[in-house]
Amino acid sequence: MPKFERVNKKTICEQVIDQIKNSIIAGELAPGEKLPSERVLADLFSVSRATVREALRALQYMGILEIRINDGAYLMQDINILSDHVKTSYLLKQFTLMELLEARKFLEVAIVSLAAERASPEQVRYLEKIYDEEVKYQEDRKKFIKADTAFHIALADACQNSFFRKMIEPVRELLEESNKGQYEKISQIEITLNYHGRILDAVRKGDPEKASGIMGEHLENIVRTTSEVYRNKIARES
Amino acid sequence: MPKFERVNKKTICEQVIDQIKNSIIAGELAPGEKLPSERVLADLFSVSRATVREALRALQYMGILEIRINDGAYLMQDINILSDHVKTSYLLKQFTLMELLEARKFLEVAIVSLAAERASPEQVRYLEKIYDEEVKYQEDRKKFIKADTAFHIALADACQNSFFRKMIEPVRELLEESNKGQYEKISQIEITLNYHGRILDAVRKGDPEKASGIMGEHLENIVRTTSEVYRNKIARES
DNA sequence: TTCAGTTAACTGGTAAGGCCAATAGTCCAG
DNA sequence: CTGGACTATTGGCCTTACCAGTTAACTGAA
Repeated sequence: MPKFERVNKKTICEQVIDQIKNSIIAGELAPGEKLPSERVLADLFSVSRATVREALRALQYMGILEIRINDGAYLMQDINILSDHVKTSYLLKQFTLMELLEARKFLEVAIVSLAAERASPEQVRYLEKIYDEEVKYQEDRKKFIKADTAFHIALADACQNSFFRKMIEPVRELLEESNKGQYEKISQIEITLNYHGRILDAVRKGDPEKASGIMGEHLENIVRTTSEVYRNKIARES
Repeated sequence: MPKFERVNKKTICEQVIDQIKNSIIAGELAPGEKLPSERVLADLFSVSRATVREALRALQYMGILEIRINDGAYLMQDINILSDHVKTSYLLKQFTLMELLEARKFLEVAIVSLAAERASPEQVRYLEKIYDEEVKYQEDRKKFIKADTAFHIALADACQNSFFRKMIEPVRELLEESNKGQYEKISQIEITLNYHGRILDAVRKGDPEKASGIMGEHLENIVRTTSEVYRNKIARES
């Protein structure tokens, strides 16, 4: 009995997608580079323009290409497939806000632990700079929130793990609204400031246990206040 | 100076995508349900079939629809956008295997901690069942690996956080190959078995600290052996 | 009646051609 | 230097058409 294989039923469009994707993986296409026009690509692949369009659209929706009207298709500078799709996933109710909040807690704890181990002197300095901004803007709610976000992102950069770095981004963005809510009480700014100061200190000293411990408290505090705000909102609306 | 806004330049295709997506979010489309044919949809939206096709393809590549040739488009039963795109992200070298391995460690530690807090009696029983299988198959490398995977997945189910549940899946799959490698030494099976037994015990007792502590060790051990195997492989190849 | 065989009416996949609107570049008149 | 006219080129969209499978209804023979 000869060994037969399942017939390859890949559509032409899929083959085009694969070819483009592979050339990206192989590094033949530089980030930000412009691809040939649809008509030219159709010629190159010897397929119809509609097929090329489908392939390009697919790559666009995967977050790999950026298609500009009346211009052309460009390879994304900073490919971040994850971000968009985490958000879509949330929209489709694949998980709840509370689950996300919980996930954020664990992610940030992991991140700060790694950051304390590995942050370069330069990254520590950057963290200090942002912390100073937070102190400076503690009276300005809007600017403070911005610096708050920057602090957490800087930590994610300092942890030197791209996976975490890319995961935390959409999580934070989805939680942005509820995150703003916690600063309705101005006293929360002071509390956050205190936590950040201690976290920065632990990172500076390269103490992962301490850093993650404080971050755990910090996030626990956020979870608490956020769910309080949330409950009040519900109460007001009903 | 009146406040002007950027002109809304949404393409027709995007509008179609949004409409379909919204009807999914609104629950008007049940999972597994079949959508009307491309030609009918084109009529409903009053656009050309090509446009509908683009929209459907986009949704397909987002992992929301499944398009079957000569049949139709179906809403995915189990929408798992994340899984595929984490893998694509890895293919595009957005992060390395070592970073992934590290991420897995933290994710699993978080998962087991939550699982210890919340696992239902039924879920504990299921974990016990799988553990028994692991014991039974400790001589059969292939079957043991299968049970090993099942054990970790069961933990992810027991943690009752959909976000973690969906995140860990692609991470595990990407690490599958390197994961198999660690069992080249048969002694590793015994070590794993020991860890799993203790983890199961901690989960049963509802002790998150203990559970996550042991899981941390377990994963630390995996990281060590995996990188050993990896180094040996490199050495052999060169 | 039963069932194999044929046919017709679908489906999605692909091609080819065309038109439109927006853009970038060029060149010229003011 | 500015603004307008012109042109080439782009992606967005539409239409028509055909192909290759699938399915279900139909048909005719046993």
